[in-house]
Amino acid sequence: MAKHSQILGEIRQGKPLGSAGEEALLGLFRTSDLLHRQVSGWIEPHGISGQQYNVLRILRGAGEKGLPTLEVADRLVEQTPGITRLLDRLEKKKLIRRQRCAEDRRQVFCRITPEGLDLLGKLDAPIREFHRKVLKMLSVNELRTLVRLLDRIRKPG
Amino acid sequence: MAKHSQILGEIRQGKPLGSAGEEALLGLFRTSDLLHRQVSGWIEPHGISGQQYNVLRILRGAGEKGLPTLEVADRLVEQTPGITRLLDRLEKKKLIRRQRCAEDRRQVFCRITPEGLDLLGKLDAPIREFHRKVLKMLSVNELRTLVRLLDRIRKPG
DNA sequence: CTCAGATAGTTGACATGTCATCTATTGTGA
DNA sequence: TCACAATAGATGACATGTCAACTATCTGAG
Repeated sequence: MAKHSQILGEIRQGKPLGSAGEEALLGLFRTSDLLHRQVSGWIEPHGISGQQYNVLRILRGAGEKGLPTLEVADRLVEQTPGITRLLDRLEKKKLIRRQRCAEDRRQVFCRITPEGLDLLGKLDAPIREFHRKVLKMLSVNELRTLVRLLDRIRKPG
Repeated sequence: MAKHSQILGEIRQGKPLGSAGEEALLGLFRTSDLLHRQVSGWIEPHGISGQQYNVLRILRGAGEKGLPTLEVADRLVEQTPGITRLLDRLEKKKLIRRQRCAEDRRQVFCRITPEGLDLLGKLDAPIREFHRKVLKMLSVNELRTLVRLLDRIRKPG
């Protein structure tokens, strides 16, 4: 998990932030970073990175047939090149399997293995509990407000 | 700039998200990722990455004396190892300069160069404009609400 | 049928986040 | 003063994001 802490390092420099928008942008990045690190820190001791965990969840949701590589990338909001190597590592750990598709030999289908399902199964309950705790300082109504505002940012109009 | 898109790839899998907290967490990560990409995409064509831009802003704010390496890291919310290489690249581009401190030879002070100030100067106005546009779908009151909720997440209690 | 363009992935190269480990200094208590 | 902990950074190694360029297949127009 890496990439955050974006733009505007002027905290502690005494300058008042120019606009409410800049302040919100900075707060958004800082908050996302912080939670990111917390979630990653929780998952990684179990032997997989956060992104790897996400891929396994996606493949578990996809069932028997599995999914072609780029479908996985789409659902992760990941760029193409990254996904290949991410899947490489999961395959090396035997948590997924890949197989070229017979009908369209350009595609490669990815499926989760029984080992992968085992690992996810062990993490399900504690992860839910962890997610509950991470944002427990906000009420349900506040969470809904937050979700609504974030949605509007992503889908203006 | 890398690291986002965390946890919960279950979009499009039909499962309703378990709790408001999980939905907020996912929304936060997705929104931060999206804005991150937009901001990075805007800055990078100017020859520096988003993190490099942040470092330059910090060093401009620090003035003549500059700052020791780890001070820069602190303000960036960056881990130590990353900052060394980030500064290496900025130094290679001649946008900053580093000098070992005479009083405490463990420290290395970093200062922005005139070239660095030039570059920042050219970006100041357009960046402000860009920041204004990025979040213009929310009213000032909504931005304030957002900032307040995000602050509470980072500083519970 | 055949070739140009679209698709699905992969590979190379580089920036960055992160951990563990290592070096150089400084500061301190016995 | 001397051994040892604490500090400030640097390095090595690996995961990941991202762009550009490349390979292998498919597909549709002529």
